[in-house]
Amino acid sequence: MPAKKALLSDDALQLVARRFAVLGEPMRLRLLRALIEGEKSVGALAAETEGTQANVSRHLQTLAEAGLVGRRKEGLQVFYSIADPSIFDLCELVCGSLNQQTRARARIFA
Amino acid sequence: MPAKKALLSDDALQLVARRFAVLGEPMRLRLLRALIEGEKSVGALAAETEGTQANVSRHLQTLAEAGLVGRRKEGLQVFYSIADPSIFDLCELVCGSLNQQTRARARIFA
DNA sequence: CAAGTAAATGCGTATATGCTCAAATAATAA
DNA sequence: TTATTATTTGAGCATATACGCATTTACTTG
Repeated sequence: MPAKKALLSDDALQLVARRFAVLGEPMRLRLLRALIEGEKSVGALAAETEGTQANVSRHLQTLAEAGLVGRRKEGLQVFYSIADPSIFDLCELVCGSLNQQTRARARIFA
Repeated sequence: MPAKKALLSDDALQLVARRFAVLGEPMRLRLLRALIEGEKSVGALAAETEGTQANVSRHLQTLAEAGLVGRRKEGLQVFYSIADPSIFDLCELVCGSLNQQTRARARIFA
């Protein structure tokens, strides 16, 4: 099947917006960044991101509901891990775009 | 230069989050979708998206500040247009991911 | 100049969401 | 059972922002 370029329906658009919104919080991106190294417990993530345990737990729940991370319970701990690798492609695209914008802006003063 | 896979700094991450947040509003995605066909005036966009003129104007300003759309004034009208085509790659990626999630979910009941 | 039109903006309101603290769950160990 | 530890969740607060209404600004035309 060739790449479809059909316009998004309003319903699809709503879902896409939701995903972007989930990725639109710095703390959640920090959590995803920390999870690149592999699955980690809530406590470890809280320590690494310097967030409170409660807040980190809530953000992880948001990410899990969006299907971006997976949850695995082991004893007292809960381990989260990246469930959707497309996240990184997304971030790469955005970074590339931001970089290009910055270069373009720089050229104005060159 | 080969693709760099370096982790994002906290500062970069903040910018990335901001871009995602800008794309995280359904109305703004609707505006971008409408702009695929080419540049349009605020009034035309308000009519097409069924939003008020004031609200559409504000969202367009947000998109412009993020560098996603360009602004061109002509007489009484202001025409906006897509300035960053990477938006569509982003949406495609998200759609693909959402599709895959849906399929995976469907398989559970199959 | 005044009138008319398109867009932007000030302001108030409603809602969403991020955050903290404290309490409740859940699982393990003594 | 009781105590301990990791996580989740309830409640409240603060802030951000989407929206509508009314007004202002910018531009064109008579």
